[in-house]
Amino acid sequence: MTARRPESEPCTDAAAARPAERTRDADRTRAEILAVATAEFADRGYAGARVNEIAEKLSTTKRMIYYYFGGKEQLYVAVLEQAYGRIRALEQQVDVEHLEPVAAIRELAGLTFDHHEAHPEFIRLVSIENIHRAAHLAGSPALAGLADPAVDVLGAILRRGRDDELFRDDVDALDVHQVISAFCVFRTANRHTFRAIFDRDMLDPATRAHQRKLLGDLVVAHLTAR
Amino acid sequence: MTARRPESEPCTDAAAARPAERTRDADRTRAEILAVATAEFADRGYAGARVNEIAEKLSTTKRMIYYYFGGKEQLYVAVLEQAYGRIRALEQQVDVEHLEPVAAIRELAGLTFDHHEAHPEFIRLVSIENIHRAAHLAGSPALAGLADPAVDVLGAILRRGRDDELFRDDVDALDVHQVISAFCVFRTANRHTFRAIFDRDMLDPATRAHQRKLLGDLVVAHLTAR
DNA sequence: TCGGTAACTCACCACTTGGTACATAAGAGG
DNA sequence: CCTCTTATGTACCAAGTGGTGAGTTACCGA
Repeated sequence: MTARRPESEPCTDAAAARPAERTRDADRTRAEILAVATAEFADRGYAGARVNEIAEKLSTTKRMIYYYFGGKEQLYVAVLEQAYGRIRALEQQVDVEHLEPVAAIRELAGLTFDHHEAHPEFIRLVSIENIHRAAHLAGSPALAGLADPAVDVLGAILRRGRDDELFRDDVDALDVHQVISAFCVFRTANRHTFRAIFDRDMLDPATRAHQRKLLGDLVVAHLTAR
Repeated sequence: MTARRPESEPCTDAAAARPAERTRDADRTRAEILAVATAEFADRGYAGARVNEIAEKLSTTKRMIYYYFGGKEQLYVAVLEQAYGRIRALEQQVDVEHLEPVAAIRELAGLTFDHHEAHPEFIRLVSIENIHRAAHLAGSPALAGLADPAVDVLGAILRRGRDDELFRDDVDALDVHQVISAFCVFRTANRHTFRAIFDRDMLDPATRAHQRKLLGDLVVAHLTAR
């Protein structure tokens, strides 16, 4: 909100703002609360996270959480909004227009794969939000209906693949996205129960390349079948 | 845990256990607590579920929860154990030996699909358990390492398919199981965020047949590729 | 019929929870 | 230099939290 970075005045305290000088800075305090809260909510879920614990891990006090966010629930929504915002920003950088359809699909699936693997705390927040039936997500005007840009990219690739008669012409882009998401999300979201039962760590670096290829093979096989 | 089903003695109370006669019955009380607790934990997560709430929805009192289970955490573990036990029992009834490989794979995938769709509260418990990094599952001797029988069935089908030169010979059974699970679990586990963002209800009955076929196509295409 | 024990009830508690009233200090601006 | 707003810290609370002490009743076996 209050966007004022300490870049305006190059006087002494502004430059010395990076060590442990306890100057007043609303943006820094807000950001710190969000960072700690994100870790805490992702780690323990909404109900499991404790405002007091978040406060203890802060260089400021609990009072500030209520000052800036109003309450536990609003803080959680702010965490969700920030997390989704960052992920969307990353996703919009995907560029596979220059590749031929099969390579483009493999690349898109691979990037999604990398992406999910690199942001486990985001996947956890999504799982947690699903436990709550997406009540907060649906209630946030900043988030509801904000479709993933990856689907548009996917649609364009499928069209090109169809035009080149490489892909089937009866495959829906959102279906393909669902398959890719399912595979990528599952690896992180169900990592622990899967390991406990099958003794396979789906995130083991040793099998990463294999899993990444598996996803590509799967999608390409489906698109090029028959 | 304590596996004592009322099958041992066919005396009066075992048969008369159905109306609202407030007789004393340890098994019935235990079962009721487990049923209510299952619903409550699946609905709100471990931390979000309240022992007091569970007690209020019981025809007995909170004290009985502690009498039979010892505490909230042990109750949760008992809920997990019962839920996994029931799912495993169902899965062991799968019989696709008589089908030819491609049909068998389609059938197995389809049954898994049906299965997950029919037990959303189980999927929720699994999600919740993953949030806790499967700490309870791993700590339960009754559950840890108790591999899904579906994987063995899958392995047998793959072997037959390879022998008939219908399937590729470099596909791992657990990989295929992972793909099937991912697809089926995702539909339920991420239903709400997916709907909020893409406006698609993955569990909409109108698209059920399409989704079921999609999974079969996907797996078969992968196994028969090239 | 008559214990003895398993099943059950009720009132209660120590502690944690999210949340807040109130005092205060740091700066920006005049 | 003063003042007024914004940011921050301290102390505290009422409602709920998981958990229990201690007594009471139903029922089975002898």
